[in-house]
Amino acid sequence: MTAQHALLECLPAGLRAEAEQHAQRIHLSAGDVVFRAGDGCRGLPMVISGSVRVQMLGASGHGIVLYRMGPDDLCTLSIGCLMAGRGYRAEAHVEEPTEALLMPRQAFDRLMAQSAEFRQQIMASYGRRLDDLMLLVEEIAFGRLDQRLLEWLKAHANGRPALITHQELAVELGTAREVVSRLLKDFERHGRVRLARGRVELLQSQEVD
Amino acid sequence: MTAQHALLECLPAGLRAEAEQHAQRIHLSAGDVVFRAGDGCRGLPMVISGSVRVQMLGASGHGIVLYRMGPDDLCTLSIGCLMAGRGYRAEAHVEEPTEALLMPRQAFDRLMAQSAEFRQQIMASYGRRLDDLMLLVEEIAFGRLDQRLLEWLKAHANGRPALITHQELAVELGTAREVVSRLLKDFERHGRVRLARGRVELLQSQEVD
DNA sequence: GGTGCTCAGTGATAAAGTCACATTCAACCG
DNA sequence: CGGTTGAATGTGACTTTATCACTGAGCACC
Repeated sequence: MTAQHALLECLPAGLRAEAEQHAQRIHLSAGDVVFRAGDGCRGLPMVISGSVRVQMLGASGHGIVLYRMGPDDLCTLSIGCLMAGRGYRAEAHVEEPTEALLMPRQAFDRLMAQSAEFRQQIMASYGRRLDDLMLLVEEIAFGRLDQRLLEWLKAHANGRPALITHQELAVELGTAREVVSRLLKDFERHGRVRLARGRVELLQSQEVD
Repeated sequence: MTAQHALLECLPAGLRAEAEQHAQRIHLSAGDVVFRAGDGCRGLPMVISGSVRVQMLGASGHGIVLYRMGPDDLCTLSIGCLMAGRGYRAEAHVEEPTEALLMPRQAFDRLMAQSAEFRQQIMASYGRRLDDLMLLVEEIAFGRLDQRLLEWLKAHANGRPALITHQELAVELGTAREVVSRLLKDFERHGRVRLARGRVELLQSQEVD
């Protein structure tokens, strides 16, 4: 049996079969762009496995990462686009090979109509996304960049060096590449990280805090 | 007949009567605090008239305005809190005398179950809120403060001087009071505004752009 | 071994945030 | 009416971020 999305697991058998029948299974490779700003929305993407990064492009050409979607997440942004019939404001990049279901509008509407459990999950997902964005607003508005950078490195260092360029880190934090370069250089001078081209290694002593 | 919320207007008569019966009508005065960070959620507030400001408090004690609710809006944040059963992360301040309905969880669930139109509106409302926050993120991360300040003044000057302190403006923009004071002083020196205690008047020549 | 990338480092300068304190205004009291 | 008080505003000094304009380093591919 094929891996499935948690959101469908809690549906009664009949509805679930119907949902699976109408959903289109899609496979995405790292680097693929799922949608860009302005694109129309063709259904609700539900991530089964993998990782997709959602980011925005500012007028100045700079970008900022808004959030990520992982297994059993769904693309909350798409629901808004579906309902309002307007295009996306952000863009989604596949980071790891990803499997997803694309649920067409009509099937989504039917599920919303017929399953309280489904409705509950959709609303909860929306709530989490709002929370994510509110926390992001707080960080950007009031957080110090050196702290945010260190925290990013801690969160993404699973004992291994992060394979990422300064430019990409800048987009993660919504700042400029030069700023990241300078901060990292400072960290290095203080023995907090080890740097190489396309690689940032948080030193052991820094991982606990 | 009493003024009603647009969201209920589009319900079939039976459902609507039921909704109105279960909803609690509340009257709020300017200055009231509807909820604070950490408070539990007791239902979905639906604004009929007036204006409520939703803002967040950063660790540093600074705040930032996330968005406003006006007639026929609803408090999207509350839905997430209801569904996840956790407290608010933000706080809501009444700006103008406001009339609202408080729809209890159960009544909300019933409406969601029984009206496609209602579901559609709720999801659209969520979509708008996500959009608001995304635009805010972009502004904070990439916008220039002098531009944001001028735009705020333009947006809130209906030909009349804005009655607001520098401190309050700082919260609107998510910055520090001193920064606002300095920018405004600059604007004044360049003849773009006229300042008085608790009052900022955008001069005619500036209102078009 | 050169050539052409992308990636990283850095100086100079401007914008924004922080801290500490001075000044001004308006309301209220006696 | 003058004096007192508290909020609102002004400002200097300094730090942190952002921007601009380059320079230098590492790596792949001929």
